[in-house]
Amino acid sequence: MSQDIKLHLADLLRTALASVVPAGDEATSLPAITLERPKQASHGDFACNIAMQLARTLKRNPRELAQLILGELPPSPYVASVDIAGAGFINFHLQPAAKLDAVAAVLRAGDAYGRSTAGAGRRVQVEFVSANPTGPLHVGHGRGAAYGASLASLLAFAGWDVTREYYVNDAGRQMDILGVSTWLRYLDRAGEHVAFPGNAYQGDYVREMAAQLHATQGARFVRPAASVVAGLPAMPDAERSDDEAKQQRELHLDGLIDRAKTLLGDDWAFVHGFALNEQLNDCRDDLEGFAVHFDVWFSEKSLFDTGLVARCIDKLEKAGHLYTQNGARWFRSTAFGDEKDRVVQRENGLYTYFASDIAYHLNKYERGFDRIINVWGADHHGYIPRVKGALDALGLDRERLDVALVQFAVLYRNGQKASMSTRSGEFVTLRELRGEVGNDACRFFYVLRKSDQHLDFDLDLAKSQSSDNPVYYVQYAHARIASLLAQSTDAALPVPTAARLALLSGAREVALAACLGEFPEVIDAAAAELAPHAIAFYLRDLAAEFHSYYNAERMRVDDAELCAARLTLAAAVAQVIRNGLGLLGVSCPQSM
RNA sequence: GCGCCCGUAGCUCAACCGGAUAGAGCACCGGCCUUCUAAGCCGGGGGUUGUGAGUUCGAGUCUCGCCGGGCGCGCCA
Repeated sequence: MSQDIKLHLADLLRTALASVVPAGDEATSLPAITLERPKQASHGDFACNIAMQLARTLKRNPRELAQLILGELPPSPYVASVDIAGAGFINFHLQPAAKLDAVAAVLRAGDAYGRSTAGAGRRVQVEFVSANPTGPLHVGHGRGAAYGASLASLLAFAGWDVTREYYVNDAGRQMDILGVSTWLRYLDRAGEHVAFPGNAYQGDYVREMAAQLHATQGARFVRPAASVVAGLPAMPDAERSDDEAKQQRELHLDGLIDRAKTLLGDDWAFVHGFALNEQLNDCRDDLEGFAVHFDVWFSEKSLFDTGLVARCIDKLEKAGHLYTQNGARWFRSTAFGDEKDRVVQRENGLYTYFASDIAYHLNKYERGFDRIINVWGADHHGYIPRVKGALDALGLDRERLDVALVQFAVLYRNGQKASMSTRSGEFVTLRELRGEVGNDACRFFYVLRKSDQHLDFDLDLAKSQSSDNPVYYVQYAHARIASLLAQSTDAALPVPTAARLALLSGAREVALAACLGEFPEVIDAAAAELAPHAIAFYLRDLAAEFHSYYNAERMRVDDAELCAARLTLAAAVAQVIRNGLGLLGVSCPQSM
């Protein structure tokens, strides 16, 4: 309804302008007519600044211009009054009935209320989380998960055909390190003690995988400890933190990986694959428990297996964007706006992560998405120019790719920062967080900030079951309404007849209805800006409007028709809360 | 050092791609439960939007300088 009203008002203004602005004069440079919701209620329901926009080109006083426009406005059954205010705003006050129509619209559309066709069925891929499967997800991944999932739902609701995708980094050194970490713990368990490197994965989950591997596979992968370390580059003393020591540690770890591959032969693939699958399954379970689902789990390794990486590099090669320096193959990304060129193939012949990522993006484009959204941690922002540069070099339209950066989330407990470092094993996992504060509070808190803002996640607040906690505030409104409706036996309750809606004459009732009418606009704006946080803010406002109304007026009054009217309004509020919280992956309890 | 992001109430954050008197929550103070859920409501104090200039009818929003913070600057992923 609100969208229709907006179009209606714009039509009125266009008609008026046709009389005010001489045809052919400045007609071609007419600014677009925009209608906004004024912050202040006294400024009406919609405001238009067209008179101020035109003032300059027409060289006329904006207020006089507004007066002229107002004089030419055709009458409308939806408009109660129009006035001029401030520097030249034209403010529209709607008839209460026009606002109350939203109640009927909500109940008519139900779960589909707010759904839009803005996306027009175009295909969009949202890739998010994509954490290395080398350990449990932590609270930082949680934010990407909550944001990405909410964004995907939002886009789908706004009419896009959405594919949710997780990019699995199952190729490369990090996975090898996980594999060798697991194997070393396994050997330890089997009585072959090899010093465990400090730069291998330390977490208990590695020991657990080792135990499981030992329990199910027995001594199959046991090799003498001496044969594992013989001839490897030495590990420097643990105390040393200089660059040379760091480098030696990496060399030692690489030596261990090579040794594992030679000693285990074909069995290496088993150990490696076992660790990968364990972590991936764990990750999937974790995310499912968080109401975060993926349509596609895309394997990085498959890019190599299908030869796409090689094909991609070849393509760049033929286009003349590569060159050799110091034995490595470089992509001339500076030609496309990057600050320095990037290696795609190392001196040792191995492709870099960047190479497979170019291939991954080529694959995304080849799958025919109209739009591609990468949800990345903000620490990857420096990576954007080289990826976009590679797209240019491949002749792909860089504008089809959006990168949504998600800043870090920092946990606070008792006012203290909780640290998180994957390697050290001292991190707070997403699973722990979910267990501690609950899925609903987690999901809501994560999207309660603009994604590109740092997030201070206050554990104590998220856990508190009080008014302090915004998620309960919204859910509570829903539960209250559910309770009201449950106590009502009148079968005709949710039917918003015109006669009933006319009974909703209180200022709060009209304001509440107007709020419901804004929901479709909120959806479209949030989708356009990739900003699901706008939904959370809207829901808080809606809940506040309802709580205020609930405290001021009794719903279940003796007058049956008035009672039915009020409960109809309440039912519409509950419906919109369900639609909104649903997009955020938050449940709507019937009672609290 | 260079690049990107960010500085808004004591704290955590909004502000509809330049609009009207910058808004919420928390915290603080004072009220409201013999009737529908008090996880709620009503009222109050609290601001030179980091800072200095510029652009124009109009700036938290755009441009530049400075101050302060985060991140990035691998033949890692």
